Amino acid sequence: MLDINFIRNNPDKVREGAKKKGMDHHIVDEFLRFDEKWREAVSALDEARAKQNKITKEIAQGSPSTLRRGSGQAALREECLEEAKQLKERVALLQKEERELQEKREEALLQIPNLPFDDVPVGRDERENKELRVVGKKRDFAREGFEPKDHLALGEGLGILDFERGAKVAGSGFYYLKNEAALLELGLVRYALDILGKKGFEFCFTPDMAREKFYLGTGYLPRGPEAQTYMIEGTDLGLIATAEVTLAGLHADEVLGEEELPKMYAGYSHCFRQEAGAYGKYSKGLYRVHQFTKVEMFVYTTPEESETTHQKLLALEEEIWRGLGIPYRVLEMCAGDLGSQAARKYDLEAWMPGRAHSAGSGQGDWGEITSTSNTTDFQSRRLGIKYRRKDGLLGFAHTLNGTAIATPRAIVAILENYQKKDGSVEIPHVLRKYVGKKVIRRSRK
RNA sequence: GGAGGCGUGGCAGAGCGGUCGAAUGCAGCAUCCUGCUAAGAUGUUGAGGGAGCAAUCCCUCCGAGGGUUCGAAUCCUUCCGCCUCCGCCA
Repeated sequence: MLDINFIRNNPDKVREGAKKKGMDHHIVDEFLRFDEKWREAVSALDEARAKQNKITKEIAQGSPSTLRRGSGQAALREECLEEAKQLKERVALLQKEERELQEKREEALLQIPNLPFDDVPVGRDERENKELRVVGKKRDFAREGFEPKDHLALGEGLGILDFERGAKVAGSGFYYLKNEAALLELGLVRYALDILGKKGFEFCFTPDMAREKFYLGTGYLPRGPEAQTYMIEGTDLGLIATAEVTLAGLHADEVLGEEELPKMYAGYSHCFRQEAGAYGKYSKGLYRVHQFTKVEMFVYTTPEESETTHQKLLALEEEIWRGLGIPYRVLEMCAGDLGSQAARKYDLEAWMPGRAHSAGSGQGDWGEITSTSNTTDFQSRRLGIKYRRKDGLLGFAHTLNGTAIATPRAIVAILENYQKKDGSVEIPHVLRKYVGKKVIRRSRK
């Protein structure tokens, strides 16, 4: 959520920001309208309450000043009580009005997105994202004399992925990781954690569920037609779609000291996504699943540091993928593809030789593997994440998130990029010590 | 899951239904004292919102919501969390 005073003082900037993100900018005016009405209601309510407090005090002290003349003390007291009762009703009425307006104002406020930074590329959707660089070299399978397989064929051939039985037991979109695939998953996690540990991140296994208010605070809508989240019936708990929710919630309603910032967490969790409506050959196999493991980076820092921190998170994601030896490209999201929380966002896409090309013809395509966002104070305002500045004042911390490793897509990229003509798969050097072998071959059984 | 207890300011910890935004201690800040540091003296310090050019004034907040009352940190109730005991389990 944005700073209310900022919206009041800069409605044009807010409208423009929402427009850049391709969102309806009329909500800004709607907010301002309710805000105005709400303020009037608050004034009226405060006035009534002030009167109520005054008369209440007089009753307590037994010296009513509002009714000096007249009959005896007992009668005066009676009159005061009568007036107090009337005020009580009036306050209740005004309070109801105030609450209704407050609610509408809040509702509008929550729909206003975070503003993109000025230098974020303009654009409507993912087609206008800006490619910053391509790192690594794609393998030339034609020269090697064979057609690359996709990870499904490879994984099932090697007996390390089982989607059929995953579907039997839990439904389509679930899977079993077996043998080397299981070791790859664990190895990838350790690999990422080992890198992050050297950079001062604290490791954190988070809950895989969170209360609804933390989804809302982080900027996700857990219910409704477009919701990604699985909610637990009869509770306000949901399975998290990313540890961003639990890591942002970690310091909700807390005051951090400036000297303890930046606070950097490497959070391990399972992620659960409904992925409703996402089917087809572009999302088959491990690419789009209902449950997966992810190590998420999450940083609390100061407004002064957030942009340089964001660059560091991006650099870390690149370090992890460069180490895996897989070609990737770096994209900066255009304003229209930022989502409501981010002021800036970068994605890494890995080359996946077995992936059906989205343009139709040809083999291989880029597939999203990481995403890092600077959400500035958008989340911390809603979640109450403050920090005590060196000058003694309170400020809202900035929060940033980024994917360290999302294991299934990493496994997709590894299988497809490291495959050999005979269907075996080499294991990237950096992972060998975790997996305990150099090559995955079909077992003889 | 059953029984009981608790939830107050950055922390610790008082608080008869009205004079409580809240004693006290610690921490913080300012000044003084001291050759420096430590110790000490005095003062000061919660958050949010509204009105006003401003000085300032007003309102709300004692885990969250609801209720009783002219008036609730204090009484009732629901929820959340923590602690103790029992049960159940990995």
